[in-house]
Amino acid sequence: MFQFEIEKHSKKSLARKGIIKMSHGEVKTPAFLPCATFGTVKGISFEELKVIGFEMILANTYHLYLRPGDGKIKKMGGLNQFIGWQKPILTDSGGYQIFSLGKNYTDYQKVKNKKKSLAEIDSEGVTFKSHLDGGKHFFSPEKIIDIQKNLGSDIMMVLDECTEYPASYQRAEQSIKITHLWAKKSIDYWQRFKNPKQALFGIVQGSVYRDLRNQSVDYISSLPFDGLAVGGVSVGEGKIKMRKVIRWMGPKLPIEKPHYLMGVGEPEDIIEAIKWGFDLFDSVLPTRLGRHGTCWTTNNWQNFSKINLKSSRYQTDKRTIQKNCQCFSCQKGYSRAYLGHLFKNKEMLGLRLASLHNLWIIRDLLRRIRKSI
RNA sequence: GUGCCCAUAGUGUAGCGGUUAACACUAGAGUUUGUGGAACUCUCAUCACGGGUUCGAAUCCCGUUGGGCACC
Repeated sequence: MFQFEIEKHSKKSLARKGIIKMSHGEVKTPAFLPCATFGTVKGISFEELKVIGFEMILANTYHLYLRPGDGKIKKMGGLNQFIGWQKPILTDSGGYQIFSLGKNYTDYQKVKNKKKSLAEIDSEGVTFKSHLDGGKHFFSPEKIIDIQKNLGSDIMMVLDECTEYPASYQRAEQSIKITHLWAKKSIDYWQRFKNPKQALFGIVQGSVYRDLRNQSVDYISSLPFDGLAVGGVSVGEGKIKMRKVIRWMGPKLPIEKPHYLMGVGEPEDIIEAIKWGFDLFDSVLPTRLGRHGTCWTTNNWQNFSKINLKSSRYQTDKRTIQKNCQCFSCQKGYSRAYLGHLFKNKEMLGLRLASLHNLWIIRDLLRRIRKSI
């Protein structure tokens, strides 16, 4: 089951608020999905996520396939049962891992001048060398769908190639060809072996080249996906180029389908993207920044800044992270000084409190934006 | 009291006559966007003090101070 209803369009921009109805429940959009790559949002319980108000999370096909294995998860009754989260789940395909493992590869090459890749791509799919044990695994677009069927996620993502940055025009062009070929194979396979409980999203690539992005969005939109994602952003291209891609793509996405901007988590970027019609976001940023002692603060919910709790300037600062914040940390009154102390000693509580704060800020931001549409 | 050894960044060490004194941890300032609690970048030393030898001294010599060990 998958239905997307738009409740209201903004008069000032392309922003809209809506609701996605899926097998495991409803998600009000625009929405942010915390990353539970391994089936857990690092350090945060699902109870806490529910209290904060998240309605959907993201998990990763590649990682869960390697460990514990999608077969075992299926035996445990599916991913929701296995991890104890009854609300909707979106599973990322593993396309990003082609990119991130490939990036390690180029760095490695620079240093060692050796050819040794963890991911090799051809038209059939991608051969991964497991980062865990070195074992070889072949993923085709079809196999990625099978794995996600075993996981039982509400939204599945197609296998794509997330183009690294910087990429030459030729490289980006070659990259969308593979992505388009895999998209076609994915949707054909899905239509033959469909599971009505799940939905499938396509992914647009094209790096920072407008005509490639246009080609890609036209092609991916022509296929009968349940939703459209824009990928290949927030990979190092910088805010200015990323915003260009957002502005180019927003107006071209089919209006009746959900629009998902992959990997974007900076509050200002989310605000901007919503104005251009995006409905879904995910990012590791709230928890990754939190784990490193960085927290978002804001006065007006338009501009955001980051404070580094580890900084010596907060050593005797009695203030909470942010005034008037209702998160677990601020509401409880934990001082910046104490949080900084926790971080310097690598205490788990610090990682948790900062992560909870950042998650709260993002959730609150989305709630406020939705209200204003 | 006598003999021997030691003194280099906050800590632990490298450097054995030759350009900007190296490394690890700590500390300080950053980077982090479809997750490695990861990684990376940058910053921090008048080489215990005073003299001498030398074109050139952390390095060799003398003295002072402060440690350590052995002997009386």
